[in-house]
Amino acid sequence: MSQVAKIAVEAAPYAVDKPFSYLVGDTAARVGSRVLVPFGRGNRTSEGVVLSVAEDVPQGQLKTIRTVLDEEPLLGEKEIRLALWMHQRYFCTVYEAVRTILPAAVWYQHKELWQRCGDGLPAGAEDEPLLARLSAGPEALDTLMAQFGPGVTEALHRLEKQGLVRRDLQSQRKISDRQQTMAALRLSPEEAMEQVRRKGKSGQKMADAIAFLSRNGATLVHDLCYFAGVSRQTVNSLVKHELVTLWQEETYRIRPHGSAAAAAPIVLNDEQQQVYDHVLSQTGKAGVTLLQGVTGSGKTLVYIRLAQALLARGKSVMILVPEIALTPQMMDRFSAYFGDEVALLHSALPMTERYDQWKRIRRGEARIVLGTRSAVFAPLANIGIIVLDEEQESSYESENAPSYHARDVAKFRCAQEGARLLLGSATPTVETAWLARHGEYQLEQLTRRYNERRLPRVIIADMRQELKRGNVGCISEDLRRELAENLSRGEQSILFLNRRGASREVVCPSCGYVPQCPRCSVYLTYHSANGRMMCHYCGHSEPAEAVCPDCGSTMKQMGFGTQKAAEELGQLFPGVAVLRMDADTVGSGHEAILRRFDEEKIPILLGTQMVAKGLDFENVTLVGVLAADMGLYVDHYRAAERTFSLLTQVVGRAGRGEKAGRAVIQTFTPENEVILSAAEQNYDRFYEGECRLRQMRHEPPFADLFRLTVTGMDEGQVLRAAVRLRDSLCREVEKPLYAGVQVIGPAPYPVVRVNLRYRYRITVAGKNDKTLRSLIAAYLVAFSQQKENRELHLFADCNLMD
DNA sequence: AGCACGCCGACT
DNA sequence: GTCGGCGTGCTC
Repeated sequence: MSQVAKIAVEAAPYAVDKPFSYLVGDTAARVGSRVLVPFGRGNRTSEGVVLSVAEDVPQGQLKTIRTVLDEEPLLGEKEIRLALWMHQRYFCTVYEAVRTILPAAVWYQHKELWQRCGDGLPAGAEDEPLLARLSAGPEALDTLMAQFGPGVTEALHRLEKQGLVRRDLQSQRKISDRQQTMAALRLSPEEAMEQVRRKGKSGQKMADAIAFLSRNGATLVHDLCYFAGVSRQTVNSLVKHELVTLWQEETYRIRPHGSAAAAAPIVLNDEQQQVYDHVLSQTGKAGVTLLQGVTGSGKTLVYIRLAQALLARGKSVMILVPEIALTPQMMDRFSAYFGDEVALLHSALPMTERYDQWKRIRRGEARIVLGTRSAVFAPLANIGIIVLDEEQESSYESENAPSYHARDVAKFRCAQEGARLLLGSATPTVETAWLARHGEYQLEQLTRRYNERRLPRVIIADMRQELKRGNVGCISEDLRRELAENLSRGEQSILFLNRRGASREVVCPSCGYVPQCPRCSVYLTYHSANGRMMCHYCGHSEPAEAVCPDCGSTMKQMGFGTQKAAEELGQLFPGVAVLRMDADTVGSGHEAILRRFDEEKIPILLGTQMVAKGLDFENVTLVGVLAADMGLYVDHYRAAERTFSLLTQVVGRAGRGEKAGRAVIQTFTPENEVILSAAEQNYDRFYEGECRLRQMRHEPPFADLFRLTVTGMDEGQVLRAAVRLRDSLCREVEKPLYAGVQVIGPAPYPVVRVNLRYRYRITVAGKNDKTLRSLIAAYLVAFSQQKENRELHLFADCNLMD
């Protein structure tokens, strides 16, 4: 009998991944600690995380854990179960899931160090310079690579065999805990003062420091010097005279955030009060509530009241928002109501601050977490409620693998904790709305807008008629008229251009040449910020050429960007200021642009996606959507949902103040149900129509869509492998076990080549349950084991937002 | 994936 | 006879 640990090993790829057994030996390995273990035939060192430890009779020859990286386990049983769930839900290795759960600050970087050992001579003279270099001291592999070239690995292994060099693994954390020096009196203030007084005049500074310490107790040395007006030397001599003692203490690197304004007590209206009562009575039992509330109905007030109530019951609270930069009001409000109890977590924070917030949460010093997607992994104990605001936002889904969705993770955590998940939205996803209407989720509604404001009057502009009339620009007659009216009244307008699909390509007007990305199957787009042509997929960039490299003609911009729209506005309304807000102009931060718009009362704000969210200006009475169709006729099952949500939000921007608002929606398909429902701000109408279509097309919520992606450098090879995979899957789902499952494809991605790799996808439509997930997982493993797929890669995901 | 083992062709 | 090419198979 000996201690055997099951370990998720980093070096094990997906096809091999499973808990590996290791002897604990004389290490202090504990469940949830990261360790270093020998792995593979070469016994190279790999990181791993201990999933369980048991007293057992070892089966076969087990290797022994080499080192324990975390003396205190980083993961508890709950986090381990979450990682195992993510492993099967997102088709990633257990270790990848663990890495996703942990903040980047605690990830280790492993460096291979080489050093000289023994005093023999190398067999070949060509290794002498390398050996001489190592005699000077241990060196990192990458440094040696840079100096001696890529052949150095081979040479090192040669020398290792001769017993002349030795390799070591150095593990380093990205961020360490900050320690700061503290100071306190060793004697009573009176005794200390008495001793200093004997020094006469020269003891004045020391007396100041003692007075400060006796008033404030233990203090950071930094603060002592600053506030008592003494130098570090003074403190040092106090230490020398044994009057003051110094020690290191851990401190946090957290900047103050939010406004310090005192918070007024919250008064809920009847409707809000009713929702609050309902949700509060639901907390305590696990499950999901959808709070569907029109824009401006005060969802945030309900969240704050719920948080207050749950904190009072000794529970902790998690609030998730799509993008913190767009909801500074939310941040201000929460810190106003909860002060230091709130830990703010989002990706724009410096890594040190994120790490320190994480530690505060772990230690129970912060019981409310307000953050974006990754905050869903915050080590918060005893959760009473998780609120996910704007549930439909695609930013809740991670764009890199494993592409987890914060809503799913939150749901899992709530089930684990017996907590409530509250999904808030004006335009929920169809899946969520369906579950709420079929009794799986509780449904709560807020229907009244703040101050009972009227919805804006919506005008749908038919762009086909504009074309017939010879208007090829992007401003319709309707919009021009409404803009003119606003200008004459001195009211402001916001114009929204959905950039999805809109490009700023550059073309040669005489020979038709368009610069293309050398690594991807897309055209490059022009970025005025750096004057370069850039690829959004791989990041490639090259200088923008003024003349065509083929025929020497002057290159011309095409497409339908904000720049073009701004030019057209300039012609229609000469001398009227237009403020542009898009990826090019936002360099100074959108808050600065929005402040200018508000303070300088610039008549027209023209922007992309970012103007749609959370803007609330009294004087804005007109909103124009320049190309409502863009993004609507895209090959994705969420296209309609995204368009509806976006249009609803944009239209809701008009008339937030006392004055009535208007909205102009420009479209080439004015009869489209999605456009009409959004114009009416009628979610139910959109939902009914969309549900019918989804049911017909076997899309969520009626079926889940698994996507299997094959990638590789050779397009023919990728396609052939995808066809083989499809055929095999088709045969497999014939089995009664998989009744109702459909296999579709292969189809190329809309952008077929990215970063030199071709991408083809196969869709498997069916219910996302254990049976189907196991099937997909088995195919992923089998694919990588077939030698004809050697240079190919296959991965899977389910119901992706984008 | 990453690494060792093993089985063939070009050299001392 | 030996070194090193890459195809094959395993990872507690």
